[in-house]
Amino acid sequence: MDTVKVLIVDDEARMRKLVKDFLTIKGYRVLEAGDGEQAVDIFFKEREIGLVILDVMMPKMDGWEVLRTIRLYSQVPVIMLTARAEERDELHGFDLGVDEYISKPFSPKILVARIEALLRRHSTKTGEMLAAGGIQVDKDAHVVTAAGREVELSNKEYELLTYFMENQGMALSREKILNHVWNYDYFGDARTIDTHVKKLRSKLGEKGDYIKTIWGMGYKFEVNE
Amino acid sequence: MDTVKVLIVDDEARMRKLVKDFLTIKGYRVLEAGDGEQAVDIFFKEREIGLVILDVMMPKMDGWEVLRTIRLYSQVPVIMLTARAEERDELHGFDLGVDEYISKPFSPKILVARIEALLRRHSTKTGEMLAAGGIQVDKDAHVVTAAGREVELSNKEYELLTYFMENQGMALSREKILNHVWNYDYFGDARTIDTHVKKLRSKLGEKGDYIKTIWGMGYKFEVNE
DNA sequence: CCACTCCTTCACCAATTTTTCACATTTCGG
DNA sequence: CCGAAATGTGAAAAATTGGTGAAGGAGTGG
Repeated sequence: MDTVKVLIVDDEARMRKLVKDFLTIKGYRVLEAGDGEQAVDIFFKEREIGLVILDVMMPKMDGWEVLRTIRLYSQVPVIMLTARAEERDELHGFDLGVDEYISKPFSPKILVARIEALLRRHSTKTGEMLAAGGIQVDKDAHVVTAAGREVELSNKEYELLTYFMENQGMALSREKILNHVWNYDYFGDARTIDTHVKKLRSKLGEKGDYIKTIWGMGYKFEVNE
Repeated sequence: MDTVKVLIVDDEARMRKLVKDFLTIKGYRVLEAGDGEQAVDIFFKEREIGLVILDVMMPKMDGWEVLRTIRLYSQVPVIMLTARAEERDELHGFDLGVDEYISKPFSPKILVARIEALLRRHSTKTGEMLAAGGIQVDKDAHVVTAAGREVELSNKEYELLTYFMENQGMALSREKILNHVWNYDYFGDARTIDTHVKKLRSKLGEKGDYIKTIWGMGYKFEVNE
């Protein structure tokens, strides 16, 4: 997370050097690629490239092609360099997830400013994640994944699962569960929990087995054993 | 949008009054803060502060601390007031994005001149651009484009969209949205958000689908899936 | 003062979730 | 192996929540 790796892709060596010099001063580690094929090659060989600057016009494989290839596997932030403002192929870029366009010629200062803004945006994700036994809970995105497949949960189910996963291996009485996942002043049937557990188990598929019943007591989330 | 809001932060009331009087004459709207905590408080409560004048030496929270906090969320231009030229902690300031230093004592005329120069510079700077899934937000021009077509948004709609796009993929509760897009002390119906979301979605056309509802929780801006 | 836009509130309806409930199934002590 | 107690389950009822159109009100500019 300290030094961000930036990949600059342009067929003009002069342009690459210009960008590289500026970014190096700013403390980035800069990698260069002279054409699209090389870019793709480097991108997947190197680990953890934090940002890609892509020229649109290049021999062999143009910027769009490179972007499309990268997007198959990565959501890395990408800045496209276009010859002119009018050349921005909006339709093209939109679907592919271009984060920024910069028109040539540009001042290096602007480039740096945009890069920093972009990286700031991309890194603000606090990344709170729960994970256990193939179940992932992305608390920021409010998304649950089980065995690599996204699971649609209602809010209560989501909160219940979160509570379970935050207390792995702990036996949780119905009363405790009610007090945490429901409001403290909730006064309803404790059997409601059972229904939610049922749904959770079924929605989680085989991973649902991790929610174990403790007879006469409550439930427990536990992986394995 | 014409009158720029300036926040002056200094523990000496005399100094604040001096600056305030001069800037008010010049047509700025001036807000005052007597210490760092108050400054941060005001900065995030008020909307669209155009420039901050920060004294370095203050009780509780010094100028650097305030600057660092503000920089977590904003690129607003900042002028630092230092007791002497030698005191300028350039390294400190460089990383944090100080735009100007002014040494005390200074003539109000100089201050005004620097402010105007700074605002001129900042307004011409090609600033931030948000883009995702075919929606572009030009924060400088205050212009939104969806699928290549310009979209006319009201101010609240614009701010809401900006907030969504700055937090792509993040589940945003209504409360969170209210606190960010509305003022912190806003106490109104949370359903107001729904109405704005409705309008946003309809104005964005097919791209409006990127604003997703998280049932029982809030909203999320997300491209794809 | 009027026309206009934007923000907010509200009421109604539809969609979705949460809860309840009756019945089936399982567990466990004896 | 039995029976009482506890849990699983499916479906229906009750409650929440969100979408939507309209209306009121504040603010703006002519």
